[in-house]
Amino acid sequence: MGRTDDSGRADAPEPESPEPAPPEPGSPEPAQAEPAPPDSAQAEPAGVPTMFDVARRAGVSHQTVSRVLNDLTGVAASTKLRVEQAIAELNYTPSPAARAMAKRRSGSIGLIQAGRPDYGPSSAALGFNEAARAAGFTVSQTSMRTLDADTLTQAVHRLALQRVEAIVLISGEREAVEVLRGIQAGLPLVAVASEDEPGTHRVSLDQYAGARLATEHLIGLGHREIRQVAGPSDSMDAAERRRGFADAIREHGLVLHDPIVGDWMPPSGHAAGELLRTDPEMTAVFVSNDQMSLGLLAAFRSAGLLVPEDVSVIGFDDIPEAAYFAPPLTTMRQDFDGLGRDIMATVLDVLRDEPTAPDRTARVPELVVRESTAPPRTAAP
Amino acid sequence: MGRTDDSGRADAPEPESPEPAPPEPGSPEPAQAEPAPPDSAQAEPAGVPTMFDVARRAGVSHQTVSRVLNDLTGVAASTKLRVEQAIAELNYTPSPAARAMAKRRSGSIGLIQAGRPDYGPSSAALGFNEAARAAGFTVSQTSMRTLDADTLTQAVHRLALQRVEAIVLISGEREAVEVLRGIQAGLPLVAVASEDEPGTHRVSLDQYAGARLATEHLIGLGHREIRQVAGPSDSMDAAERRRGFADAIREHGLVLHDPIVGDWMPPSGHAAGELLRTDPEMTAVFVSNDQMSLGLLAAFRSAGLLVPEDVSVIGFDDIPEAAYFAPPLTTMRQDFDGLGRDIMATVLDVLRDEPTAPDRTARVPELVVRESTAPPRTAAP
DNA sequence: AAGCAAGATGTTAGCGCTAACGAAGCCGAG
DNA sequence: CTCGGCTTCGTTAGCGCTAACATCTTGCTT
Repeated sequence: MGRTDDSGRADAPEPESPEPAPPEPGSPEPAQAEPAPPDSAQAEPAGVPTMFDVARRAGVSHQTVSRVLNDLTGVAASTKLRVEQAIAELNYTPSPAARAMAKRRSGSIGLIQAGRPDYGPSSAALGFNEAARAAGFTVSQTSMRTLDADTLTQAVHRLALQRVEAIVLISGEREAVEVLRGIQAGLPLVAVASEDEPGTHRVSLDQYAGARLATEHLIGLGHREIRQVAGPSDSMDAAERRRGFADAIREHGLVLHDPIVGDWMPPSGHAAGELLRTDPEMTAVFVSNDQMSLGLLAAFRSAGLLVPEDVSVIGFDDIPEAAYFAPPLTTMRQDFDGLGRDIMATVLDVLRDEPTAPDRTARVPELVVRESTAPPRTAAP
Repeated sequence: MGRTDDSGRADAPEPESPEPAPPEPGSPEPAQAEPAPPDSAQAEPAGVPTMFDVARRAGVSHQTVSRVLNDLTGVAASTKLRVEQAIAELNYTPSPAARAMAKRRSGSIGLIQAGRPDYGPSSAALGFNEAARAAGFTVSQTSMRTLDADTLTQAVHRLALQRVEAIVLISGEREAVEVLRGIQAGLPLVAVASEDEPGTHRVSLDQYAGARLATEHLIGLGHREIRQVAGPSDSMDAAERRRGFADAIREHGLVLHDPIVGDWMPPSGHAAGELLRTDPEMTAVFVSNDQMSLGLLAAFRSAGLLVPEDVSVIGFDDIPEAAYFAPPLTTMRQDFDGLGRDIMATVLDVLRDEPTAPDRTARVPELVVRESTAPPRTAAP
């Protein structure tokens, strides 16, 4: 399959080539309707330059160009320089498709983001994206609003037939992770999951510890009747936070009530607030995320309950808005960005077939005290 | 960790084949050292099945398989059936790299998302992502926190050498769009931009109309001394909202004050509130987005200013939290999802070399009246 | 019955790159 | 000097697919 080239080819290292300035690509002239065809001799080819074009210009073989490109040894310094210059002049960039084909590696990893575009997941995705780029990977993203099994399965398949080298799932739903695990796409799967999910590589922030910390803050303030607004039952993060809360409560010998279950969104927090405001004993509430806290705060406000005078409220996440709630919300700050980086680090480990560093799943949220928590009335009459 | 899976592999229909399940790709079997080489005849090849494997199994040429795959005419129904069955049995999927190479089209489009992961951009990205998928495109995403020229330029180049067919920029910064335009990547550029940017295909929501509507709502309520908290000066959306506000004010013969400029985030809204609360005339504020409104509300609250009794506040965007602010925020709802779809539609137009449908840049935000706006005291004493 | 247009398939080239090997040129050792 | 052993480079095959064409069947027309 002799590509037509040659023409002037071969040993023509002519440094004094008649055309000093290359046609300057960069703009593959999409409009340009084949205007310069009959130049038989050594004119630069029309389309995007290939490795052969570079080779000809540098007076070497395409293989040498490849060597320079892949930074392999065995290329004389002077030759390397010539090649690099030719590359620069032609503004050449290797075709990823061809490279993927020859190498049998796409160099891209698939990201599935399921659910609402919330602050946490979005930030984690951003961090992951930057980390992936730094590692030389391309990320092919598939977002979806819903996270039903069907859509998810399709997403994985789509990504799989794109030959991504691994799939990352950002979505705390237990079901999503399970669906993924069931699919067996035949390629590494890394999911954000705070519970242990056999068969899947997982990464997460330490939700359990965060919840304990939050609860202990409340207890330390003197609260004894603490209620809980939890996240949806199929969220692993919600479960972990619930567990952390429960353990802290029990360890301090307090009474553990059933949590009110919300869906992470403000309306459900509001509903929870409506329920809770009639509770005469309660002096503090641990809300599983900031958005629900906002709703809860609104409900308390309209019921005439003062925060933190009548009741303390602590959230989770520390979204950018939290500091401006009424009152400014005490909450647990999470390092989503770090999570994103951890995800990529795990992907790299898996791809290299190394065991995942265990300490990577341990970023503990940090308590940010603002004005929504205070000692209970009874403790400071 | 070569996922040992397969075992039960499911689907694999052919029960009589010597080796029922293909070795299951994805794991390029690094360990498997060529165990089955001498099978000259018709044994299934080791790696991922190719078009030739399908062809052999169906007893046709690979070209016929290609025809079936690409849904071309000229294939007998019976043959087509056989091929499809072989495809299913082998669990074959075409290699995108090979296809991209032969077709000289990557089938993917690049998405650059610059800036914080805010609700609006994230939602638009989600909508775009879904639309792209529906159109059969893959989206390669590059997110970044900052949007300086350097990072942006790099992002474009990275995408360009990935051979994406078009680049989409979601980020309202004027400078970002200009940088992009300056780069001349040689491929179509579609940006979210509410101002007219020569040389770039643009899509946007009708910020101007939205701002007018918001302002007119205030005026209609009887307000005469309306102040404005604008977005950053290099945001095109901010400029358009500012223009809409100004025009509405002028047309009603009211006095136009210089806006206070914020940066979209709650703290800047808070700072604006601090400034504004000393203004004795003011009875209403048009804040350019909901997050700044939150900060402003907090400042007014701590200053003892009642909203809406003392001063009305209207925001912009209608983020999910807005309904639970104190008080619930009147604001302009934007169809970010629709914007995302519009972006993809425009990309498609550009790729097909058709002029962009002009009415696509015209989604007008919708007024959502809640409790932060009311007639001024003087109008209803 | 011969002729011929479709219709249905197969063959042959690439697409642009990497992998594996092979061929020079240059060195000091024997 | 002559021969192995480097280093440096070139050649030859694919990777898995699509695009043109070439080829072989059919079914009808005349």
